[in-house]
Amino acid sequence: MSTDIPDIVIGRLPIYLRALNQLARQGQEITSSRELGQLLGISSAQIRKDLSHFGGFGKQGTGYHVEILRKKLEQILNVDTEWSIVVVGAGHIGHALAHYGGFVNRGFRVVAVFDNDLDKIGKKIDGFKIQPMEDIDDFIDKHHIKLAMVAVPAEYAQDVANKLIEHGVRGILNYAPITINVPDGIYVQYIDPVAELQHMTFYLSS
Amino acid sequence: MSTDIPDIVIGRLPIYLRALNQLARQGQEITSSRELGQLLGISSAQIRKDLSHFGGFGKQGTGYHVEILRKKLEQILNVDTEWSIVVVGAGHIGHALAHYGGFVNRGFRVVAVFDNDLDKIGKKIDGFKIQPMEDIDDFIDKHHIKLAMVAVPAEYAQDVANKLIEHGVRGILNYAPITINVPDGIYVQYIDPVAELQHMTFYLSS
DNA sequence: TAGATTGTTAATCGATTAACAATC
DNA sequence: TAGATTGTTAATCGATTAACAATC
Repeated sequence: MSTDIPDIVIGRLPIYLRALNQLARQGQEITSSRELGQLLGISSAQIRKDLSHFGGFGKQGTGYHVEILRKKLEQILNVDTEWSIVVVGAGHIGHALAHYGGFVNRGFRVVAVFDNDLDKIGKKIDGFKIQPMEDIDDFIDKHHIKLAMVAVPAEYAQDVANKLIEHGVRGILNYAPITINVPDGIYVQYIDPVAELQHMTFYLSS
Repeated sequence: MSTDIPDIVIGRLPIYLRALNQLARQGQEITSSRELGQLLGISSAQIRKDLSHFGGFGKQGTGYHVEILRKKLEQILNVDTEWSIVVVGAGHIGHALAHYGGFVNRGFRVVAVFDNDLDKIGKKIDGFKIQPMEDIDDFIDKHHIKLAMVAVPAEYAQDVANKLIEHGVRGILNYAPITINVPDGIYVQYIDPVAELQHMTFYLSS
């Protein structure tokens, strides 16, 4: 299934979905591109343009039905079913990911945690028994895992990624502060709080 | 100090700095826009163009001296000195942030952790005693804190942000999966692993 | 010198915005 | 109907890339 929709548009869809979830939680049934835009600090024109890549989900004069648009975005982003994710690295970040309540109802579920530290293996995190790295290949194969979150020291991140990809993982959320190289067709996103902070401190004269 | 440098350029500087730190750690003394580009999956022209906004840091025919460019980027991003940060929310994410080793030598230091849960207040995280939320105003005032990481439930994030800003915080790294609204001159960045995962699942047919 | 790479200009490419006809 | 808001087109704006003179 090919796409000529700009990646920058795709990157905004989860933000729209997040806002719609919020409105739904508050019981709001109808919204508009203007309201969403104000909520998110984005122009209404951009929101309409972005959505128009996928069809017309609104009604002239009225706006968007929150629940309909929400469901539609979930389908577009392939999160109308739940993806199983493995966590690699059982340090503090790995622990936080294993416990994170924010995956529920947003399309993801952590199904296993791996580490190579003998002191950690076998211990439990929130119901998961930490498994040894040597078992990860079989696990990924057996459960057809496509997504992983990597929270290992920077020097191991590339090796871990290689191994994951070799066994069929297609998307990696990388918490190690290092850029990893992957073949075409494999997707990587980065979580680097320091990079985000540095982005802000540029604007702050110290 | 005003700027007409595009924000998208500023956002890439921390990535360049991260790559340079990596090269420095490996003992490499010289690099080039071509090498950095390959490392990061960015065109060499873009790297040269981005850097040229701030001056000429390279030598024709040779490239860039890693350590010089590294220092220069640290200055540009205002991380040649260390910023004190407070963590709000002592859940699993707050714990991970308090323990995170990745701040060292990258311009930041966690100096305090706050929570409003009576069961948590007074307990220790990695040497920090968790402090009650009611003390955060005085703390920020007294220590001139400019940066905060917010890891509280979504429904409290806006209120927490308001309070922080009122007391002089200028930059917020928000871990709550919700967009918060702030006045001009206040900077917010988001860490939302689910949004990043959803960005990737768009490209993965399930 | 010959080879390599920068910094910069101009050209291209792509994204955002403005505006409005369509229509609920 | 009158008012409001979508979806879309065209115009504007901005970012990326290509190319090359300068020069180490």
